Amino acid sequence: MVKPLQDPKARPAIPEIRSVRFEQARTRIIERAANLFAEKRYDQVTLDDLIRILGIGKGTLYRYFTNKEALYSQILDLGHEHLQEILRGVRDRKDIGPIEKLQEMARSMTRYIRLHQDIFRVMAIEEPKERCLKSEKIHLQRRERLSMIEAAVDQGVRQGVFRSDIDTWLFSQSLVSALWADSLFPSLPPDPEGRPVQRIQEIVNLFLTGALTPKSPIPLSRGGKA
Amino acid sequence: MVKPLQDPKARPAIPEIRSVRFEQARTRIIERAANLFAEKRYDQVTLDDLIRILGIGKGTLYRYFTNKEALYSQILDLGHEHLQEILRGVRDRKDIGPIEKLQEMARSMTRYIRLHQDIFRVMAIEEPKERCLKSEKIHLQRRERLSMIEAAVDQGVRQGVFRSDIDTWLFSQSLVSALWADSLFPSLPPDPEGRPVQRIQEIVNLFLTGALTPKSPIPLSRGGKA
Amino acid sequence: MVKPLQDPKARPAIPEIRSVRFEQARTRIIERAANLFAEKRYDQVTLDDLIRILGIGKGTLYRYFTNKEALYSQILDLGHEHLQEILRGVRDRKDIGPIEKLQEMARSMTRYIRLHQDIFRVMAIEEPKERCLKSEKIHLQRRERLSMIEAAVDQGVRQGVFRSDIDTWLFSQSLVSALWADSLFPSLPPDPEGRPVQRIQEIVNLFLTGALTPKSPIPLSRGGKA
Amino acid sequence: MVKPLQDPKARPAIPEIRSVRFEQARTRIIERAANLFAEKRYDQVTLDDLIRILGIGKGTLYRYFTNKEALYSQILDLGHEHLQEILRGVRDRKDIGPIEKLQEMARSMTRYIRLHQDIFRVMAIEEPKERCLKSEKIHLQRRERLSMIEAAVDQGVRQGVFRSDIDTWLFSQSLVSALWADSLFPSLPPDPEGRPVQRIQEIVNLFLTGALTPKSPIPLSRGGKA
DNA sequence: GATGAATGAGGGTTCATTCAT
DNA sequence: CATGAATGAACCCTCATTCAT
Repeated sequence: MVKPLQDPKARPAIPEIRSVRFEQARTRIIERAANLFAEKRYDQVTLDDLIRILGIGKGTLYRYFTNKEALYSQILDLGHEHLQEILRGVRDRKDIGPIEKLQEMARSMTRYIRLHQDIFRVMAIEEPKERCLKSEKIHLQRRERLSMIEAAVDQGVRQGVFRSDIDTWLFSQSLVSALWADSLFPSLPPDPEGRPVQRIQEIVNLFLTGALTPKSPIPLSRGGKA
Repeated sequence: MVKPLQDPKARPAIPEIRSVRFEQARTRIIERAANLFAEKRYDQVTLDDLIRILGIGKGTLYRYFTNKEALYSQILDLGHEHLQEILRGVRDRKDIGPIEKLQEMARSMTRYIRLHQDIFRVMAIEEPKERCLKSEKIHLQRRERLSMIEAAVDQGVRQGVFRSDIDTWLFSQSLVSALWADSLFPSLPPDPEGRPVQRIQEIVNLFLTGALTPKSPIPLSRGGKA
Repeated sequence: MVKPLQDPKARPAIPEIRSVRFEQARTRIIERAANLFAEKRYDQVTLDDLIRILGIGKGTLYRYFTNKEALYSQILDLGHEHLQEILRGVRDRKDIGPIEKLQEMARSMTRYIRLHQDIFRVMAIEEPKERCLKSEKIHLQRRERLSMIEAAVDQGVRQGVFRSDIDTWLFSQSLVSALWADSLFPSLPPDPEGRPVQRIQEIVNLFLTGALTPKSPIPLSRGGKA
Repeated sequence: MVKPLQDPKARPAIPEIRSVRFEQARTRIIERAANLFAEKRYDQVTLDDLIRILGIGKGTLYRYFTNKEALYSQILDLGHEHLQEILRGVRDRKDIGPIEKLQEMARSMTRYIRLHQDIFRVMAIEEPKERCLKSEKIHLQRRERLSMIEAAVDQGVRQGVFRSDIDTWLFSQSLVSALWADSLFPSLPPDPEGRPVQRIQEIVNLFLTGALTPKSPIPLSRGGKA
């Protein structure tokens, strides 16, 4: 990930440099390919489309990926790995409380998504697939990420900041879905100009404080845990 | 598209009846086809797969749909139309308030989704696609449905039941996303046995009352509308 | 092999008829394909070449053979099966002695080869391949056929018609190779006009009586078995 | 093609020496390449296979051969040239009679084949190909070699050692085919341990004296020349 | 001179679509 | 009206060939 600004002496250098170059080229391809896969169906993206926007030969693509399918699947892996890294970083911070963690997770996650919208979009396309073959893997990755959020919520519950009757998993999933939706469907009619950060803030607040006014009646049933 | 609620008098009944049978067969095909499209990619579902589970000949399929693409797209239309109908029904009810409307919308929507999981899944797959050709149509349908929810929220805001500083669109979208996620990813680790209705209730409550305990500090910023 | 002139009543007929038609079409394809594979290398024969001389669509070819490779390999199988059948028939005859058997084997084998030169040619191309994967099978088939000849020679040795010091396997192999060569390389300069049957006769005689004149000196060593 | 038996005086030695090295490397490549082409089909041998067993770079290969096809075709040429040289040497010997010549031809030919089995094998694969482009050349080369044998047989006939009613061409072709077969299919079941020279001897004897015992009846017809 | 990354023409294969039965 | 054999356009992928290093 971090390009190790290669020290020109010291190492035998060449294989290392090549490997870094290789990895960079690979990542570049994945990200550009995501552009296409985000807006067209897998079968509607031809290899010719890909190499056209990549500016490389067809054969070259096969030096980086065993086939079209593999390239596609790497998009998901790249997206997962980065999100995971981001979330794990926030989860493990000791300097902030659970509320701030959730807010920070929402912010940093959304920031990454904004930068790599297409990767995210491809993930959203693939996740609803039923469990078959590797879609199993996709579901696992999803859970892995969600458990990062859940960890923060759990902490909040233990500290008495969050109500103890909430289903932490359901909460985490709902929050992520809401953020997800906000990033995926940006051209919302009521909010044409961009106040993206405020919107994230607003979503998180919604989950923290709800939509009712103080005078409102408490909704009839409280689930079943109360 | 619109099933012509057959007028029992006037016309020579036979073609009409035939047309109803035709429509029924069509719908059956769409629903069964959704089974496949929900778990495999469009290109991974072959016509041979389809006719196998449908128990009809390849040529027959072409009597009902102009091509594979059309069949696929009808899944989305069918799903949208039914959801829309359900939501519109609740929206127009005069006998219940906004809170109950939201709860009812959530319940009836989810009930439909549970019965037709695959159609819903296909919709979830297609929605994130960027604007290209008919994906524009998909987005419009999405907005149409969301505006049903938003109408209820708006009503709540006008009646002072909901805080006036919430973004009604954002609220609606987030709520639907959360419900959506709960239905799409059913095998959640913390909830192996099925308490589906309670979970929906819980999600709605979350959106209404938030996750904070009374003693919790109010989160730092309140968006920007406050 | 034998087309069972289908009895029009009795059976449910249809699958049987279809199967026969299918088999006929298959065989036709194999034989025509052999035309090309006999004169061009495997890689020089394109599917387009094949369908052009076959007069069928590319997809149709794949209803009969799983791929190009399979089609090619079926040429060998067809050739082997027919030769085998022919040779087995002669071997099992009780009405003629070993000499006549050899002569008849040579004749009938060569007759078949003349009719299906190309299949035979393809076999000649594939047989010299070293043992790898299925070339193992080819070698086995070769041995199977040769053992048909050897059976006749063995019989001759047991009856005292052939010298007991000859290596029957070597004899069989040499005879077949000679016949093979005569059929494969027909346009020999010294024999432009066609006296094919006489030539076979002549080859067999050569193997039976040798080339020496009576007065000739017996060659130095007699192998090592004497 | 012809290794320029370098004239030691005259020219500036260096390019000449280089040329010899070049020729040696070339020959080494041809022989090793034959290893692969003998057991796999032309299209199944990739350039990557070749350079791997050759231990050279892909570009280097192209310094020695204009393309893959040329390399392949050189295998045949190399084999032919050497066989031809060997046979011509024996044919022109004045110190031995026709019987000894045949025996010597068989021996020396087989010895070469044993050392370069793969080249021989490739020749056997290519020879059956019908006349197309350069396969015409292959056939010519075959005839050239066979005519070496025929020369010895002719001599024998003229000297009264061989029967005058044999077809010398047929005889030569059959003999070579038999020897060829013995070398190509070495793992014969009845002869697991190696008595290669004796087997050659035996084949030649078979052609000289036939397989019949003295008491055996003369076969029915004698071809048509008798 | 040697190398192997990049290339893209070419070919095998699939599969949606048609249409004769 | 239903069927599924035949079709060929379209596409993925391989691999011989080139050429900058």
